[in-house]
Amino acid sequence: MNSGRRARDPQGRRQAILDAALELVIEVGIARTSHRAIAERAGVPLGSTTYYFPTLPDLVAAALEQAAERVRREIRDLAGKIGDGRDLVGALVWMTGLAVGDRKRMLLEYELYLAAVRNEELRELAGLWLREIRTLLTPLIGAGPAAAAGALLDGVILQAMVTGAAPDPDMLETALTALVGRPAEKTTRSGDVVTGMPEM
Amino acid sequence: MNSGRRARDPQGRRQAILDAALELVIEVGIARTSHRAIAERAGVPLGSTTYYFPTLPDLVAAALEQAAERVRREIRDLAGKIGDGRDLVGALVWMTGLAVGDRKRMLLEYELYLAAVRNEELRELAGLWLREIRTLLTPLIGAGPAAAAGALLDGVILQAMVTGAAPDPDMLETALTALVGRPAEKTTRSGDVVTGMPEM
DNA sequence: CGTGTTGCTGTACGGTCGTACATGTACGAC
DNA sequence: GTCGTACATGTACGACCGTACAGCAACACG
Repeated sequence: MNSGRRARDPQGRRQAILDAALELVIEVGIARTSHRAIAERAGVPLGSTTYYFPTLPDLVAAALEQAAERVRREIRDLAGKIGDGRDLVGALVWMTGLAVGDRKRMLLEYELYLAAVRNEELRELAGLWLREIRTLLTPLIGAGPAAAAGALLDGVILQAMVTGAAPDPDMLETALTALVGRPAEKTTRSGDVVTGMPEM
Repeated sequence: MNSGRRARDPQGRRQAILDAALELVIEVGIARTSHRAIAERAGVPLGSTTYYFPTLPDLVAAALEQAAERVRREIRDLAGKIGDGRDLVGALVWMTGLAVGDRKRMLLEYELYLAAVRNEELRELAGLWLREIRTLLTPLIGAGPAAAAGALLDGVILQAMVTGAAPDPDMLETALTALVGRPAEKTTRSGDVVTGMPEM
């Protein structure tokens, strides 16, 4: 008979703890994510959580970091869809639909944003996440329009999260067309609406 | 000699408690706002907080509600600045600068947004706040552009809050011009770029 | 077969929390 | 005056929290 003690599997347990922490952050928010809740969710004893992570903020930060890395890779993969530069607006509308549909991801994102305001360590992480789309768009349409389009999308997604209603795709398409459809007028050179993969 | 007991002033104490709660929500977030912290900040004994508000969420909600009402009135007052409809873009850029400068208000806003996601009661409140600008702009430029401009501004402000950097005013002006400077093309009738005060 | 190292776990400590409540005090009605 | 009611307050209870830590089990290595 198994004496109740699990087999050795440091990597697996560590990951189980991180997964449980991420789920809880999404479901109840960072504030209510406790050692005990994580341990129960992960199916490990309380002591395991403090064995693998020195402190609770460290644990949560590690979970957020891992999730952020995953999402950034996701976004970069999606970039393949808009790599040819044609129908950029359509691709962005489609991506926004995806983002709004993935409520978990949205919650995680804004949980991270708010935490970043008061946590020096998370600020850099949030900044990376925030700038991912802009970084992606800049080589395609120039810095100015990329910043504007990124801000618009963030705003649209924020509104969708709060109100629970999906954004109007026609409105979104019209707005994005207005933002990227013409060269920026003042601040940036951007004539080169090029094809090709975004760098990095 | 005063026996340590304060004079009777129900309205005053209630308001002091609400003010203290609001300050704490801004400074440390909803999650760390406790009865005891509020009482200390307001200069009242612990028991007073539960005397005036049945439960802590009720207390915080009341504070947020009051603040939201105040801010909405503020925004409506600012509307006087753009009432004539000329240089609408300039006025919006100016208002955004104000919003970004008022870090407390931004924090409060996003604290409310995130809480609204998990709190049915706050959702309506957050929706009102969120739609204030859109409601203001709709009679001036039509529903579609108003929604787009509102989303853009929310996104810009969100990014400013998270990164701590003010948005580029030139970028903002260019983007807003693109969004409001022409009639919407598909979804909305909006030819009437009229002058006049917004309704309500 | 020992034996040391690493993984693993249960329990305990000090602290903060929300809330209930008994007690006390001011003040208007009469 | 006295009396009822609304305001005011100090204290206590049970729950949950983060973290520390002593002890136990598995495995690598000799």
